[in-house]
Amino acid sequence: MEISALLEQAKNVCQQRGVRFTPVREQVFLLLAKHSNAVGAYDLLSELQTIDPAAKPATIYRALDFLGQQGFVHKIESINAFVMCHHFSDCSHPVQLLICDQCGHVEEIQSQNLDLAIRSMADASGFNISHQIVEAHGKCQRCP
Amino acid sequence: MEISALLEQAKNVCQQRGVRFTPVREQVFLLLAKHSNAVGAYDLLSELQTIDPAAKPATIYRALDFLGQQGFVHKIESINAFVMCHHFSDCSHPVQLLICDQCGHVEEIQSQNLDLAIRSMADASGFNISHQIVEAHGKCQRCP
DNA sequence: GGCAAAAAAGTTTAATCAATGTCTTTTATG
DNA sequence: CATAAAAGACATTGATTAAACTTTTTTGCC
Repeated sequence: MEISALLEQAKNVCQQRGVRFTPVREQVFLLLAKHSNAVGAYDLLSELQTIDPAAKPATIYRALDFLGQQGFVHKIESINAFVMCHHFSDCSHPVQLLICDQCGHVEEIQSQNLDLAIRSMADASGFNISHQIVEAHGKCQRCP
Repeated sequence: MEISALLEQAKNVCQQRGVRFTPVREQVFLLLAKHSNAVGAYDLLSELQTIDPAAKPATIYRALDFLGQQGFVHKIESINAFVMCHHFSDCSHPVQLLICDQCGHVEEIQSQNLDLAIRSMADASGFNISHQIVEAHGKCQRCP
C-alpha cells in the first residue's frame, strides 16, 4: 500500500532529523493520509476521538504543528484545512495548490518557474521571502 | 489628502455599478483606509464601536463582505486580516501580497507574469482558476 | 406627489468553527 | 535520576456564519 510506504518514509525522516514520531503524531499522520482531500482540524479531531476519546483541540493542533514543521502536511490557509504532502522527501519545497471548489480535490503542483517569478517580483521591491502561499481555487478537470 | 480621494473614487464606482455605499460601509472603508497595515476584523470592530457602540461582529463582516466584493479591500487569508486596495479602479485584478512579518506592512504588487505563470501551470493540469491567492511572507526592505 | 409592495440592508442573538494559553503530568533520553 | 520534550486537562479567545426579525430604500402605480 502507498500509505504504509509514506509512513515508513516519514519515520525514516524523523529518525534522521532526531525528532520524535510519537503515537499521537503517527495517528494524525495516518488519518490525514487516508483522506485524499483536505480535512479540517476539527473533523480530524472527531476522527481521532474514535481512537482516543480524550483528544482535545490542542492534541490535534500540536500534532498538525509538528507534521507541518516536518513538511509532511500543508495547511491550506484559504479554507482552514490540511492536506498530506506526498513529496516530503525533497525538503522544504514551495507549496502551490490547486483547490477544486466543487469536489474538494487538492492538487499540489511544483513549479520552479512560479517560485522564481514570485521571488523576482519580491526582489524588485527589496522584499525577502521566507514563506509563500499560493492557492488557486476553481474547477478541476474531472468536474463538469 | 489621499484618503478623501479614495473615498470619492469608491463612491463613484458604487454609483456607476448601482450599488449602495451606505454609512456603515463608508465608516468601515474609512477605518481601513486609515490603517497602512492590515487589520483584523475584531480590531476593526472595536474601532467601529467607538463611533457606533451597537456594532456587532455581523456588522463588520457584512461591510467587509461588500467592500471585498467591490474590490475595495482584500482579505489576507494567511493572517485573517484585511487591507485597503489602492487600485480598485482597474477592476478584478489578481491579488499578490508581500507581507512583512516584522513591521506588518503589506505591499500589493501587480505582476501579469506571475498571474500568467499560475494560469499556465493550472492549464497544464486541466484546472480552471476562478480565484487565486498569492501571499508571500518575509522581511520588507525597511526592516533590519 | 403619495403610497403600497418588493428588495436591500441592518440588527440581534446565538451558534459554530478555529486556534491558543497555561499549568500539570507523563515519557524518553542522556 | 535529572532534564527536556511531549501530551493531557481545562479554559478561553478569536473568527465567522446562521437565522429570524426590523428598518430603510427603491420603484412602479394610482
